Amino acid sequence: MVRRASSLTVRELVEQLIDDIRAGVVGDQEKKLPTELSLMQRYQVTRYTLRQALAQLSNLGYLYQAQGRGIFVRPQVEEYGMALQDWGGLAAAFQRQGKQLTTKTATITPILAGQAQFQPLKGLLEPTTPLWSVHRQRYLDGQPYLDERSYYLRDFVPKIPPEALFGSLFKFMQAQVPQALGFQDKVLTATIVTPELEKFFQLPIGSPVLTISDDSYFNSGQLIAFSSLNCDFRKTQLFLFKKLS
Amino acid sequence: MVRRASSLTVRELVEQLIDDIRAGVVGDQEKKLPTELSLMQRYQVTRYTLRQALAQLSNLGYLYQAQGRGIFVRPQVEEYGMALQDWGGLAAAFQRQGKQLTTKTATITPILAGQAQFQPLKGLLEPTTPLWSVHRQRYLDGQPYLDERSYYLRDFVPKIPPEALFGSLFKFMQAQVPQALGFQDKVLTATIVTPELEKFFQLPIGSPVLTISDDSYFNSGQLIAFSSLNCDFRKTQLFLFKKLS
DNA sequence: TAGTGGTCTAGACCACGAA
DNA sequence: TCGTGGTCTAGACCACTAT
Repeated sequence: MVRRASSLTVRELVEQLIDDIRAGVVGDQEKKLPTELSLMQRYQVTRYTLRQALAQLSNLGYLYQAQGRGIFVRPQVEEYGMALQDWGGLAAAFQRQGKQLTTKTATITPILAGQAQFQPLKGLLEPTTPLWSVHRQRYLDGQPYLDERSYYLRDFVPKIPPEALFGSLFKFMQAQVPQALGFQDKVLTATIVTPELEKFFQLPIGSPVLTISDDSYFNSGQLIAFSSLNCDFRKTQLFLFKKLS
Repeated sequence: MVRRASSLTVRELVEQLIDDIRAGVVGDQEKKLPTELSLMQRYQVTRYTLRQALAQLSNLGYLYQAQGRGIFVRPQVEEYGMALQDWGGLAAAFQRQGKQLTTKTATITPILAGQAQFQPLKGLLEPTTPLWSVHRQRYLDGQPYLDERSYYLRDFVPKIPPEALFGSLFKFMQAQVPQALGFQDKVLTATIVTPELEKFFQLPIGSPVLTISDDSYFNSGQLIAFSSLNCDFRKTQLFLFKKLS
């Protein structure tokens, strides 16, 4: 018989580890963490569970494990940065850095896919597919930072309350949507400001804009939303951590 | 006693699966793969090994697993695209798409860190650290595509043969370097063309450039190289797949 | 040689989706 | 309800690092 010996799941352990690392509860000054064995005992989990959690943290760039040497915490690069692999909404990510992302302008309109300004990255929608068209302009510490256009499939997201527009739409989706969120495809490109964005960002004509397009899917593989985020290039750095296998 | 029941390691299984999926050997027309149980039997591996491999493929965006439904192959977006999580070598990635990345100009010079045009993303080097300064201009199907400046720490990469400059420096490193490669930090930004790049890309003044900066580390945590890749924004899309759970 | 992380085996229960 | 993937247990051997 298999007993659940620990009270911690992988997900909980990840949260706990992040907190403990931040608080300096585990790890010494040289940013070295205890060995796997110690951590297993400390958190009362099996090696499998521990290593699942460490792998997640490692993929987020929080730490790395070196065979024969130990586990090391990695310094974070911050300053106007977004970690592409980090999860949750943008606002939460910036809040961890002591910055505030606020939405000052937000509109929502029901439209049909044929009227949308762009299509999903993969595949085309029937022109009659009902969508919510959401446009938000967001400010970082009071400065224009992000212009976001997203389209949600009304068939799967019947209602978006206006309050949600000024908070984290991601969290709203996570909580209110009938199925579990699955994954996103993202495409990053550099583009040239449109007259509209030129005004918003107060950029000269022809300036760059960093664009993040993404399609969001349910776990079932059903497309649920697609969006385009245009960022002020002077303020945007996108971080990524990659294992070299 | 634990026996190695299978001849396949996770890494081999990943390669095998990619090949078999491409060749259509596994999976039906609807792009559905057999169940985990079938795959375990087919490749003679345990569930653990199989799932490690599937997780890797899933993180690369090749497939996704839906609880209760099965395993599905995902269509790849291509066309001037680079998968940020994929490339062990750009040239190989493009080759899979039938495109050819060639290096036409390459120079290598020994310098000291104080003379470098930029520093690593994380931390500063002593100005007297000996480096190799490498500059390459690369063409995609004959068109200017990429301007690359990289710096390698001479203490750890004593020699870079000129031939290597025209092939995959990544593969050279992987093969010739004394320690195992570990991970990379990447930062993506949009910038404005410098006069030099303006000429290379034949872009108007003030045009955007998509810049990928990265630091490469040994598994030991030792920095080994840092570089900056400037891409023609008209031809560059960077793909990323992100799980949402 | 001891200690660390990396990999693998074998089996169990859990949760979701489709029939 | 049954089959699927998701999670967890418990233990073994392998490979790299430091001593």
